[in-house]
Amino acid sequence: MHVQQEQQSLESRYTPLAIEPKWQQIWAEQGLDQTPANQDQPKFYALSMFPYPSGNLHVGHTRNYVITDVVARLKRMQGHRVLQPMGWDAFGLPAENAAIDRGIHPAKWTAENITHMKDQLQLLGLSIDWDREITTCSPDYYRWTQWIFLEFFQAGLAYQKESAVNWDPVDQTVLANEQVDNEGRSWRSGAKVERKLLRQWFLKITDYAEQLLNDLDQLSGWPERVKLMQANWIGKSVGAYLEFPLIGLAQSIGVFTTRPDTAYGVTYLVLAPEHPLTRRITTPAQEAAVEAFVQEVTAQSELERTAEDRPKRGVPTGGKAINPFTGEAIPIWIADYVLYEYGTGAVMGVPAHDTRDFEFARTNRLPIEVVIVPEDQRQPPANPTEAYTEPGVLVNSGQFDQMPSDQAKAAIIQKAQTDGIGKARVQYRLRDWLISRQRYWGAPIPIIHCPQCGPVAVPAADLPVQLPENVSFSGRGVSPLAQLSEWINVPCPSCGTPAQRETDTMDTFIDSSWYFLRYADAQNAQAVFDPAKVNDWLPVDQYVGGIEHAILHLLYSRFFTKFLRDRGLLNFDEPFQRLLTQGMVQATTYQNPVTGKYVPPDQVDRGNPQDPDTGEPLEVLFEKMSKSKYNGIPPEAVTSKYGADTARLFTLFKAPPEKDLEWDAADVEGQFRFLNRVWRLVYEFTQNSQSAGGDSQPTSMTKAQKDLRRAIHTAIQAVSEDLEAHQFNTAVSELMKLSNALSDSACQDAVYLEGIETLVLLLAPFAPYIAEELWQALGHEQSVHRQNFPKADPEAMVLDEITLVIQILGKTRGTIQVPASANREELERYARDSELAQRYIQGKEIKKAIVVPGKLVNFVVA
RNA sequence: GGGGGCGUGGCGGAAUGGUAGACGCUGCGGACUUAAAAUCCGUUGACUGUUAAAAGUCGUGAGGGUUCAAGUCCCUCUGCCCCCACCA
Repeated sequence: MHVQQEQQSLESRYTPLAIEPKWQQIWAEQGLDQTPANQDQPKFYALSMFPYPSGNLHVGHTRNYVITDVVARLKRMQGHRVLQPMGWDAFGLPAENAAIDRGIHPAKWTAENITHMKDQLQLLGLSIDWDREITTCSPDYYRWTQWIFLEFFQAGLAYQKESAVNWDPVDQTVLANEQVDNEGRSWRSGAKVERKLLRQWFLKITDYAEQLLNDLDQLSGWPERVKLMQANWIGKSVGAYLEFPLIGLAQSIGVFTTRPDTAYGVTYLVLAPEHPLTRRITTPAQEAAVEAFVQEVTAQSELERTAEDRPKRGVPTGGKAINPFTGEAIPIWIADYVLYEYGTGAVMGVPAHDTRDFEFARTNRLPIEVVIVPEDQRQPPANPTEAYTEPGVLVNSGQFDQMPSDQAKAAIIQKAQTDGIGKARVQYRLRDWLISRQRYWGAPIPIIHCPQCGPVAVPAADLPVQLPENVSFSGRGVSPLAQLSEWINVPCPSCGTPAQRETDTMDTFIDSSWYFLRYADAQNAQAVFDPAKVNDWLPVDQYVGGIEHAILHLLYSRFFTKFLRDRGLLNFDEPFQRLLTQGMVQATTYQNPVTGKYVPPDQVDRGNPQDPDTGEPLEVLFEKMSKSKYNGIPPEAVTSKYGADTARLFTLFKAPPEKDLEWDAADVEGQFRFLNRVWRLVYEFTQNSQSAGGDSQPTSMTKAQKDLRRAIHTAIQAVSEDLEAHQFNTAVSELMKLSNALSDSACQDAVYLEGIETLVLLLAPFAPYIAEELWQALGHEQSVHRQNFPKADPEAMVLDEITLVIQILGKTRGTIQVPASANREELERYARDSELAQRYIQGKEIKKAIVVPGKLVNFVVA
């Protein structure tokens, strides 16, 4: 008895730094965060986008994990078996840069970062099942990344093609886009980056374009804007493929157009400089000019070529084609604005009806032929001053004259088909996914190139193709792997001839395109996963991550899921049921507006921010946390002073989850104060409760008791609804309201106890440590996190009286109290008879009374 | 150029077409204290008003509209933010 009392007694002061480590340990011992193995509860899979182990977590990262954890804890209390795993997206460029700059092996650098960041995560009270931790750079994981690649290869969806890379001519190395600055120079050598063609691996995501687009409709739990971004990225255009026969060659040039209705207005064709026909159609007179132009364009980096406001430049090839609709000969040009990768790499020029074509025709003195006029204007303008791009009626279009342009699209496609010169076609902006990286720190592509057999898959039994460890990182030359002849040279698995390994590694987006599947069966050493386990846990019920992954990561993951489903490994089409894209966390930065330099906050006098070097006044900004801006706030900055619960509440309360959040120390304190108030409520109650006795629910309640009970159950309802809608900020404010109602209440009875216990239970998903401590102090032995989340009792929320708003001509004039049971007529009578209404009506005639039951009465008076 | 979003007190932000500013922060006043911190109480959109109240007027970027009633719906404008971008 004595022992138990001691165990239960509560310190008078809230000491997070004492209670948090205690519960962390107890929970670990009890295995509270382990994923249940039972199948009798409904499953819930809560997932945060896994971090890149860059070295340090800041509160921008932890916001993500806290949101997921609140959802996971809530779902557990609501009777679900919950899977909440965590892992590391551990391949990638920064590790390799660290190796180049500091001589640390990427594996070591990454492992150290993971150790540190995992410690940081542990502080936050996240209910993560660490038994399922995965690390993408571990051979246990990338073995299966390679296995999945081979599935694509066997399905014919992984193929090789020549493609351009950023080439540093000084270091003789391939650069990632991030390693090329805005001026198109290499980050290390400063050399002007060139384009170079290499044979590289692609995944045929375009085969899934239509499905990836259509299935967006299934994703009712995704933000609209993410779905729109994906749809725009896939970029479906409906139009026609038309062929223009070449003069002097038994061949034609195919183009894609969304405007087949303008076919009679085609006065020239333009090819991309890389187009294979370019050199064949060029006439001797133009050869020199064309060659020079092709050289110039191909030497330019992607960045330069697509730079904004570039004039559209081109040269004539001298070659000519026939417009098969008009029968006229039209010139063929090449120009830098035509993209070889999109459509057919060739476009038809319709200057009269396309703004860009108009501009190009003007500059290059090409003919402009009007073939569409507005409906109310049947005469084509003699000298058009701009392109007419709207729908209209066809003119100068032979048999199609007078036809509305919308109708003409189909009619002209029909004619093209009949004449054998074209057909309807759907074109996507989405291109196949270039997955080759000429880097070390990634999963090696498991292919062996055999002079006899071509590219051959590494046999599954030989996986993983391990990364060799003894490698030098100079940042020069082709990839480190390509320099290791003993690693490269192997016999062909198929015929035994001497052959060579592929030296490219895979894009890290591949690693993250399937990690959410592996968590369902993370330890499996025999297979990529057990389909039964994956089909049980997946799809992810709630995915939480940054908006920056709205396109690529989410699209690739959807693609992998659909592909693996087609391979018979999965029985679902979409990996993520609900998606929450949380906003960034911003913190104060100090920037010198003259030099653009950022100054670390500890070198700045906040009252008078000046550059410590130059004395110039600094600009104070809120910006996304980043190393280069010195404004990253590590979670320890909060946890070491106020504890994890305060840190969690702050990030949840300060802003709605989708919005950016501004770091503010005063607001952090506000949350700490709130937790202190909750602590005191419970503490004082446990001190007084001996005298209050163990009354059960009184048979008849006083008004004060009824009011308190209503506040309790209203809070349950509001918190539940807000959590369901992911409005964590208002959910926390409801907790505060309940806490305020309890401290305002004079009761110290059974109703009050119900209120205190409800508050602690409602608080548990948000602030797990303090909730556990207080729950135990209230005399409970089982963890608060194993309790049922409270359910609102509708009876308790019934009001005897309601506040009725009185409006006169729509203007609120005040309120009156009326019985809640009053019907429409009674409400109107109460309102009309009220002193308040009489004062404003003053004998005027009531023309109309609008009664909104439970809310208001509005009198329209003359 | 295309697509999307947003504009509410000193600040972060609340408001199924129905009392705008919940909740919190800050500021101000007070209590407690020798004092401070912590804590507690009051107050904190602007204006008018009175000894004090009561009360009133205005107010959600600007202008118009729909409605008994608009922060919310519609139109025009304006400012800011994000994504994509020479996509034929």
